[in-house]
Amino acid sequence: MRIGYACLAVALDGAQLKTCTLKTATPERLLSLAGENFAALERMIDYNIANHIPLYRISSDIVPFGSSRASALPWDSLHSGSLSSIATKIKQSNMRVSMHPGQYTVLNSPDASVVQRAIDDLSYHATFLDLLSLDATHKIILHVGGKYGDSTTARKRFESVYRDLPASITKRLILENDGTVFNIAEVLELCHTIGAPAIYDNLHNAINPADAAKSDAYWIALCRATWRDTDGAQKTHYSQQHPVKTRGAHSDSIAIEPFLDYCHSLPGELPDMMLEVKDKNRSAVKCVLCTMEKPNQHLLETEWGRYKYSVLERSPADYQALRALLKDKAGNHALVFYQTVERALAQPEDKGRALNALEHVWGYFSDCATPAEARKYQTLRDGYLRGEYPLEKVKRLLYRLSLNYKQDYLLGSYYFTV
DNA sequence: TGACGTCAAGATCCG
DNA sequence: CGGATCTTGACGTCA
Repeated sequence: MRIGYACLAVALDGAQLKTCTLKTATPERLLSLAGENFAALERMIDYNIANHIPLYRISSDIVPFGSSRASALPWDSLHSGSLSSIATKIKQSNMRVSMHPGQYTVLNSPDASVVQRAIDDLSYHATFLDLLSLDATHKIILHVGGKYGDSTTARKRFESVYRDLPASITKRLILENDGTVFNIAEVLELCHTIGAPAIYDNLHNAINPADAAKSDAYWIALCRATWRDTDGAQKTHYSQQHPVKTRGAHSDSIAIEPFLDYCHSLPGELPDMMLEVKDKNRSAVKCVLCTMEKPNQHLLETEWGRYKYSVLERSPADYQALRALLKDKAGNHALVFYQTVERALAQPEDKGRALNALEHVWGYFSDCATPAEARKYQTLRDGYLRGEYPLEKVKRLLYRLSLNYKQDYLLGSYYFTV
């Protein structure tokens, strides 16, 4: 099993993807944005390698307007060095990547111009993966599309468009059940007809079930039969429902125990799992460390560095417990570590504890900050304690200082992210 | 016509 | 002027 995350990495400086609006999309601007985004992509690939994350989805926005305005621009030749460096790193680390056009790429639309734009979009995605000279195990995930009041006709239209797609697209294309229209049984039927692999999404199936009596394991087993040797290991999407947002909305973070329960509910070899979650790489590292066969003390200690001020802010007792836990270098403490972290972060905000964490982090700047910065910090801090400002406001200042004074340790911390 | 989802750009407001 | 906060954009479907 490989575990991965989609598109963006949180708490990773220099990994921000950039774009522009159509109004300002000159060829020069698009070419330069593509180059900046390739550098950000390479940062994320490096991060994935260092953090043992073997699965990753490349954002469709990697080339802004890549399937329309930028399609004829030489972004590939202009940045070929960057692309080949990325390609080498993906292949040498045995990373599996994918791309996933969103809900607006619709192959089975009754509108021919919509279909043509969808084909152009898929061509762009296939071209990007081809430029990295990645084989057909690196997939493009797509939803089936709309039903337009007639499921059979809509499915037939998909089959007809699919038959005329070039092999450069079909060798990568896999179909996912969605949360409102095509459920997993319908996707499976279509996949068997056209000969494409089906990718199972557990949350989509929960809100748009084909048969509520059937388990995740049941559907994953049926999907497995659609994967050929050339497709590589079976892939799935995994996410958890956000506790208060609308049905189908992804949770902020993956809760470790339900995730492990899910893994244990699946018999045999586990499929690859793309996590769809707001905190991205942060949950991916957690799930990777908790499913590793050999414990990785070094990575766990790196994680402690990223979590420590957030834990201190909510629960000094858990902070001490985690320090003690990591002193024991033998055994696998990953699960207890994350259970404790999750419990600590679930504690309500407390001004005294939050102040303690703020002062710890301010300690990185107390020597180098200008008098004006020190005054600003004190004003915000005291304002927070009097209830005039939210905690976020004080932390934003500390984050800006981390950037200005290049405090890499703090920039990698989750203290400033949601 | 607006909701849906997503994230950064772009616009505007504030001290 | 910089920083914070709001609105817009880009896409297609469907009520």
